[in-house]
Amino acid sequence: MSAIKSSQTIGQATSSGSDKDAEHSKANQATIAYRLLKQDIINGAYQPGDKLLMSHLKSHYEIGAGPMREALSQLVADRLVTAISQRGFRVAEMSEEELTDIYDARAHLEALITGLAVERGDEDWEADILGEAHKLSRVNEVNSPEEMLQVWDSRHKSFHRAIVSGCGSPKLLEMRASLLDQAERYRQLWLKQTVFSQLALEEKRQEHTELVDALLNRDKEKAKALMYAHILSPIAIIKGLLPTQSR
Amino acid sequence: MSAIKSSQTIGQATSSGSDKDAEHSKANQATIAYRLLKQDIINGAYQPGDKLLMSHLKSHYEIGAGPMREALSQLVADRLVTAISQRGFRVAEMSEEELTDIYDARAHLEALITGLAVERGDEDWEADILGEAHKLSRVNEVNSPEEMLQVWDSRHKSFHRAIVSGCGSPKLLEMRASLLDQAERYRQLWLKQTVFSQLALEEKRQEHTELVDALLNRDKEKAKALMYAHILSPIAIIKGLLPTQSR
DNA sequence: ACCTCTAAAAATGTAGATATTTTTGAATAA
DNA sequence: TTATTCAAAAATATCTACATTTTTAGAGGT
Repeated sequence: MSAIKSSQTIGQATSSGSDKDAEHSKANQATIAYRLLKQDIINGAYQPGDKLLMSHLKSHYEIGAGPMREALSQLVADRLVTAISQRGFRVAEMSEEELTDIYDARAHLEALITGLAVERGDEDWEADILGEAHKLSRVNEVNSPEEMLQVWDSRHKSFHRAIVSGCGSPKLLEMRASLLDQAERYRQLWLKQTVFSQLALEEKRQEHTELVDALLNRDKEKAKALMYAHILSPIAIIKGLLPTQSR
Repeated sequence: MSAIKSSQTIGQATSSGSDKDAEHSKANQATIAYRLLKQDIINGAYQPGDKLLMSHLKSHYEIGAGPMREALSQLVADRLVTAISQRGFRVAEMSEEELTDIYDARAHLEALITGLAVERGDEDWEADILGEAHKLSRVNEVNSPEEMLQVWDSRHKSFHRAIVSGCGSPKLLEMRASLLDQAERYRQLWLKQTVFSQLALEEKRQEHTELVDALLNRDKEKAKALMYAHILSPIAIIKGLLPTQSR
């Protein structure tokens, strides 16, 4: 079992903003554990393939076995955890095949959604994209490198969210969100390389400019092509960073 | 609460063929309950909006509250059940908006996948499609109308599965399967109308023939367009059959 | 009609019992 | 010596029964 220096332990959970819960997110134990564990897996507190011991999880998240199982089986549905009956749970492995598959699927799906957004987006959609693009281009006045990573990632995500939100299909956006979650561990590898390289950042800035241009000109095919390439571009970098699986 | 005449109760579960479980599906209680309840919801044993009482579920599926919760929260992830913290679970509502959204998303996704399959499918893929198309066209020697519905649906699904399986992307196929599950309650309404109408069946047969033709000719754009239309066509019929929501 | 209170119902959580798998180590065979 | 088998022990996962908390619904009062 690898080193674990995960997030905080909770008393009754800070009521964060809106989340995936249907109504007001008055979370129960299972939901709390689900969120924490998901974050811990994405942030690498547990490594791919690590066994998730019930006894450890129970004490670490200060929770009973019932709700903990509930959280774990949610993460199985999210493909971040694998389960074998009677033998417990492990963190899902990462592999080059999965990386390729996820990014291929994401690129096609995001291009599809982008195309729909170009067809269906209204003026608010245009305005939102411009606003987010502007905020993303102005990620400078920050203190620590840590904060830089945080802020750039957050605004980059918002930028993409603004684009796809015009597609008008909640279901397609759900699918997209699911793939994004599955990609998150791979993305983290790429982020650290990209955000701290002026060259890489400049390249991304260029791609974003072209993309915004195509979107506002309602050039559907060009926007789709640019988006497709934009999503796929990190693959090469990530392949080089992928932890060699030896377990 | 509506009438319930669900499936059988289980001793230790018949070890069915391969399922979504990673390894050999030696199911635990939660998994068993998940499968049964999912079937019961899809087959209409519980109506949209019905409250799913813990006490009832426990006795009906002969299971404890813990595993039952686990099954329920899986179904929440599948969007077949909704949950409100401290207030329990209900069968997800059906609506015209959701119908439209699901079918729109399915049509776009299935067209996307079909396009990829045309590009990536090999000879086995072609052969498989031909085989399944043939089996589907020969749904005649059956006894009861009930069996007719069963057999036609099953072969129709196999036909589509054969087509999309050529796309080479497990993740896209997962997304597709998820949407198909969500569409299932709506599809059931359509099925009963279609399978027992010679006219409707003939129409479908025609669409399938054209589709197979485009696929084997590797005419990507035509195949995508046909698939898109094929998926969307049931919408009009289903809208007329949708239960009026009065709860 | 509109509160307030209270008892019943229901959801959620905990702890301990049970069943399964994995490990350990001694005995046996190569 | 080294490998293999087997059985008991330990570790672990899973389930059930019970306890706690929260919501609901109705009675009574204003």
